[in-house]
Amino acid sequence: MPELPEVETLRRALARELGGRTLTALKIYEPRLLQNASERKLQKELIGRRLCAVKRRAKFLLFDFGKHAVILHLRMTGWLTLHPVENPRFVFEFSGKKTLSFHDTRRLATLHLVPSTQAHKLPPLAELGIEPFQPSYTVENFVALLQTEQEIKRLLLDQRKIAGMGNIYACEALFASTIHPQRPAMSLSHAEARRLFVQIENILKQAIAAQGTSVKTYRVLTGESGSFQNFLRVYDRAGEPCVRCRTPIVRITQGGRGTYFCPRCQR
DNA sequence: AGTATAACCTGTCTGC
DNA sequence: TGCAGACAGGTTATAC
Repeated sequence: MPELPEVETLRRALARELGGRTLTALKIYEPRLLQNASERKLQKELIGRRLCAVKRRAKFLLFDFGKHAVILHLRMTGWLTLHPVENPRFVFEFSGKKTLSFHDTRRLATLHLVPSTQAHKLPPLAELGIEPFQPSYTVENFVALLQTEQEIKRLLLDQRKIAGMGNIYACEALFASTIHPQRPAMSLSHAEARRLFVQIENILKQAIAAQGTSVKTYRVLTGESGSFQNFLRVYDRAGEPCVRCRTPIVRITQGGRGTYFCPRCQR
């Protein structure tokens, strides 16, 4: 479900609503969620601890409880809310009567417990690549990643290379840059690479400002929809006329994922 | 090494 | 109406 803008939107709301509060209870209802720690271990290490920060790395949310941190990935259908939900996968209770519930229809989400100071060098964060809005995201580093025959769209989805983008924003960034998604990455000129580099941050920034894209299940913490779905120009628009040239948008499959693009604008 | 496919899950939509 | 099949915002194990 969520890509970088959706996770960042949630992070900001979580930091505002729960930052500084103490965890008073914790219950796991979906054991499959847990990757490296039992419910008992989580309760032992976290209950009574203060949530000192809510951070984000790519599409991962990191709840920093000081000594330990919980790392959550929402995958396709995970969503967090301060309202009660049916069949929650976990519930965290905080001081001040704040209850955080997690729902996940497809049960694909993951949760890790890690020592806070080691988080960035342990799974699941260890292998992540450069990330938009971070100091490592420079045009030089970006261009260096393109020295491969791999299709550019597929490269954009490879979290070990560029972390945080998903299917929607990869399609939108390529459209904004007028680059064909099947181009070998190394075939991009320096000007094209620079254009894509800039448009990735541009699109993500706009999407964060719009509180993310609600296509199906994603909602902000309050339960409301994001609004960037109103600004998508190619994603999920197969057959509709391109906003620039009126040519019908085409859908193809790359690596098992749908890719949407304008066959005339994107070369 | 890099890449393609299947697998993990469940809900929804489309076409016959 | 029923049902099979495709598809969904993501990652990862396995098979070439």
